[in-house]
Amino acid sequence: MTRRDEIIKQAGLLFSLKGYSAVSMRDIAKAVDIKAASLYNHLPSKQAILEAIVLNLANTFVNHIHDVNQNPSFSTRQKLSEIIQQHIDLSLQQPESVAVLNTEWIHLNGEALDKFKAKRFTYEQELREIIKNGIQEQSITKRDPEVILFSILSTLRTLNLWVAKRKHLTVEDLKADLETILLYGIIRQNKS
Amino acid sequence: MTRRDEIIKQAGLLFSLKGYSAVSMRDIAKAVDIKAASLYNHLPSKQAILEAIVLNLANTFVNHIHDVNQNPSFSTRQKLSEIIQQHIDLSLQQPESVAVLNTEWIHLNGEALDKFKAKRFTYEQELREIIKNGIQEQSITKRDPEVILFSILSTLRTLNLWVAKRKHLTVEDLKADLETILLYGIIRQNKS
DNA sequence: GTCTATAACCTGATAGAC
DNA sequence: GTCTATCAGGTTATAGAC
Repeated sequence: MTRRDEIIKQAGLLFSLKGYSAVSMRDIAKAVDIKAASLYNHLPSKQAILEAIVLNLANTFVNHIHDVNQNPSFSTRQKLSEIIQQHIDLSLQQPESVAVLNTEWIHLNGEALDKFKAKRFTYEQELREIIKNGIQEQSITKRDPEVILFSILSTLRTLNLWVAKRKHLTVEDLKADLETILLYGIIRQNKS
Repeated sequence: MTRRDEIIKQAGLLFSLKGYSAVSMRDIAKAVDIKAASLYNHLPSKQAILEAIVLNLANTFVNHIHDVNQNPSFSTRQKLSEIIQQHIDLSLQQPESVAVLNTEWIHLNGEALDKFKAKRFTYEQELREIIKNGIQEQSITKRDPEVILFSILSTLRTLNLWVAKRKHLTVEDLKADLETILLYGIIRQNKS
């Protein structure tokens, strides 16, 4: 890991704990045990650190859902399963980056903000397409696609806030339960 | 509306847009058209404004779920319905306060932070109880109660981010769709 | 209740020595 | 690549006039 990567990693942790604006370059410098001025030898600005974290992870998400959606061997059900898995994995592996992506992107400016918004829109479009296809082929219930989209996305996007605490479940059990809950609901149907 | 209320309202709007740390007392003062120093005639500190917003709304949520949970005439299904309705209503009526409650509480300190955390825990406990009762009486599927709890809560807590945009649906239709999706899932069952 | 002035400190970023 | 020193400006909050 280069020095630059280490700075970005520590900054991400601090941003996720206190928020971008509440973290100073001196705070970040202290976390990597150098002086604030030395940070500028590796990165041009505080903004650049935020951009690296947010755009990097946004790309990971977009690339993944694009690959899934493009794969002709996946059913609607399987596509949703892959997407849920990806969110669980990244929320467990990089909870700080997911937190920053979710809540600190507002502090991006100019071109980087535009890029982020475009990525987010693309991601939502891919998922929207999967849902609309599912409704058309009658594998998904005929409810408002936007409500389905944001209902599922809300849960997936905020997994980072609680998955780490669920240590009584294996990742496989967590995935199985979450998938059942999101796809089949929680109400037990009468079998009569 | 008193001057104090007006300050809190404008501050809440700014906090929800830019985050607590990125909003200065001068920004808040400008929004109510006075000088920053004059704010201190109505409120002791910037912290006090955040406390008022967060704790006030947290109380509203906790009081409501407590009343619902205590009502012996409600079934599990009806209790969940009432809770969903409350989240939709508050997310539409006070989207800024909901946003501040969701994301800016980290900037609370000392006693106020403890109070918030206690309220949040109480809220989750009430919902956890409803879910566990539902599982016991077999009206809710036998899945991990924590996954059910946070899956539903994630969607309800972030309604403020998208409900306002869903103008093609009436509030009643939105509620009906969200309820179906959260409680019965999205996969269309084979009726064969 | 609102103002001006100011205290005491923190902010991102740069210049230039080593 | 890291340091010290520093710039120019922003931060919350207070004192005291009106």
